[in-house]
Amino acid sequence: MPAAKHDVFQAIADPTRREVLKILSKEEMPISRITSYFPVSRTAIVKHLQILSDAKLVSARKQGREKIYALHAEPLNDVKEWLGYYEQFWHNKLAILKHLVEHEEDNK
Amino acid sequence: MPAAKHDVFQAIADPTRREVLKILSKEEMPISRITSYFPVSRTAIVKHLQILSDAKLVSARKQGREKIYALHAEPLNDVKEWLGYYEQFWHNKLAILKHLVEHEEDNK
DNA sequence: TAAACGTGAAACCAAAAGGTGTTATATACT
DNA sequence: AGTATATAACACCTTTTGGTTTCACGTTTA
Repeated sequence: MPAAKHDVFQAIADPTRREVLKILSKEEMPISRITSYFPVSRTAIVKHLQILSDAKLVSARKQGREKIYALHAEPLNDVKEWLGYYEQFWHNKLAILKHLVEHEEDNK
Repeated sequence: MPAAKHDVFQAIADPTRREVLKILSKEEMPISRITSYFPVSRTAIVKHLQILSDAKLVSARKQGREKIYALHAEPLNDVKEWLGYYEQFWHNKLAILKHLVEHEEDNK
């Protein structure tokens, strides 16, 4: 898994990683505790955390022998901005639909 | 590539597919013309289109020997809703930062 | 009708993704 | 000191991803 190759879009593509983000949104916690929420091995979770870390969606600090991960949601703003451009398209569809409904009214 | 296995998060994870969406947002067009925008083969683009189609992000209609694809942006609303939950976190950070700045003022 | 065009479909391939288990190392506890 | 704990670092495996080439088939068009 090459470093610094994962952007935020790829990071959130995996359901397990989205679940990790959700869990970390409640409270920060060490790796072993994050792992306890999932049916997969700690090693697998560590890899997901590395990908999330590449995308800057989580940050880690070492406390004694534990490594505590926390949510870092800011990069999600990139996704929001990307979505912004497309909102016009589904909003327009709604507007067109509304117009059609109103047109139906006219035909009564 | 198994059908109906791709959700919208996975569909938008790939840069080429995001580019396809952008191109289709300008105008609908047949496969061969979409392909002309990319340095990869038509077959590769067809596969991307199938994934986008699985995620309901594009729709296709056949016109003569051409298959015309169009953007269908509505499913992106799922992503927007998912993001909604996380907005509070990066907004809170900004609020905290603002508070710190104001606290600095107090110490002058 | 024959040639050109646009697409569909299959077979194949290298690399990445997602997962496993084992071993090593640093920190904490008794 | 000795043991248990939390993580790190490997080596390895299977499936998916993103790409290719080749060939067949229906639709236009010269």
